[in-house]
Amino acid sequence: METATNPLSRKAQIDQVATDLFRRRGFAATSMRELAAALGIEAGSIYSHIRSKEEILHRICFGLAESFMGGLRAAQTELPATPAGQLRRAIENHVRVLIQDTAASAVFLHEWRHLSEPALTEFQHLRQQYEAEFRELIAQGVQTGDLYTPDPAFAALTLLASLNWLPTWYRPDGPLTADQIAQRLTDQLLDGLAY
Amino acid sequence: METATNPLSRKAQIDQVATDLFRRRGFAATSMRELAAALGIEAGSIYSHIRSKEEILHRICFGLAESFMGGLRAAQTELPATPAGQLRRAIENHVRVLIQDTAASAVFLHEWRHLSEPALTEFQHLRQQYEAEFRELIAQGVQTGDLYTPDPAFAALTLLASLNWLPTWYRPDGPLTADQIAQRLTDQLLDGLAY
DNA sequence: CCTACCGATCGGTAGG
DNA sequence: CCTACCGATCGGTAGG
Repeated sequence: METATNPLSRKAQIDQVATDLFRRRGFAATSMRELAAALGIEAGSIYSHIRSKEEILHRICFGLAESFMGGLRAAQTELPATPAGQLRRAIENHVRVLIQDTAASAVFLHEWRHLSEPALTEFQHLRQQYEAEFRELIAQGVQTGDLYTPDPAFAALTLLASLNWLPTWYRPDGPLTADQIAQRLTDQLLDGLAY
Repeated sequence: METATNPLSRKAQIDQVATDLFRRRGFAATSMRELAAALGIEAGSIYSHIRSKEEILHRICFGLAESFMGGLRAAQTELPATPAGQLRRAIENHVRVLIQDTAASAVFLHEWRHLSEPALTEFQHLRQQYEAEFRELIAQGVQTGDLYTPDPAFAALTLLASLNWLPTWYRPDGPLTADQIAQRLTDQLLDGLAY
């Protein structure tokens, strides 16, 4: 009998445990035998639920890519639509996705290179597209006079870099809520540190 | 006969080629046979110059740690010493180390977790110390009124995150010099994007 | 620096 | 989901 405390399918359970291992030890350094042990089963048994180790990585990476893209689209189609306002909302949504599952986010950010072709190229295109949209938001903000930067591409990279460090240090039991963190990051990035 | 175009010792050559492979494919996913092939020798031959795969990683990680620490010390002991000025100089030095060897920097930033104990703990302490000094510079700047942030620890993490993304996108043949990049990063982080 | 090799471990499969 | 196993590859060593 399934208990109410464990509503995950075995496949979803495998993904979740694997995500944690991939994050902590890296994809290449995580063996299917470790994964099996963490699940309390034998290595061979995993393969009745998944086809390969890379399939798990694929699901993690592309699942997150979809979440990030969804958040960005939502920000872009908002109505009180100054570019600066949309950028602020895009940052908030990005932070929200990161915080919702820091383990999956960390894998998304650092382990994607272990994908093999053609998934690897597809993934890289998705990321480039995402970055390009942030760049575009910033460039629009510069045009309307809401933002200032000599180099929107540079600004976009730096901005995303600051955000993407979050899975490294964020602890769910810390003092700040997701929205507070998003707020502070946005303030700091938009207003700077100088007085 | 050694030629003038190749002044590196074999050991240094191994480190350099390994750094590039570790950066591109990850430490765990790089085999000693790949490394040997890239060097044009057989796998067994590597071990007359080094003791283990991890020894290479150790040298890379702790070598960079020393460079970063050196740059920070230099910034801290500068004379026209407002905290904000020291911070600006610390950022410049950090960027300079990153740019001087982006491959080694990337390994330093992402592959250190494959170190085994006790090196792993030692390394983590060095990084925490480095971060703490940045935090302290920012906190001092807030006290003197040169800087503003509600949370110096938060600001320090964000700042270093922005800088540390650099090895991911920097290309030596790009249009910006190291000093220009340091300048822009500093300006953007201190002054923000908002107009 | 090479040849030849070690034991261990890898991702994955067959058959039940 | 387990047992038993496959071929391949791993980091590293001995002896020259």
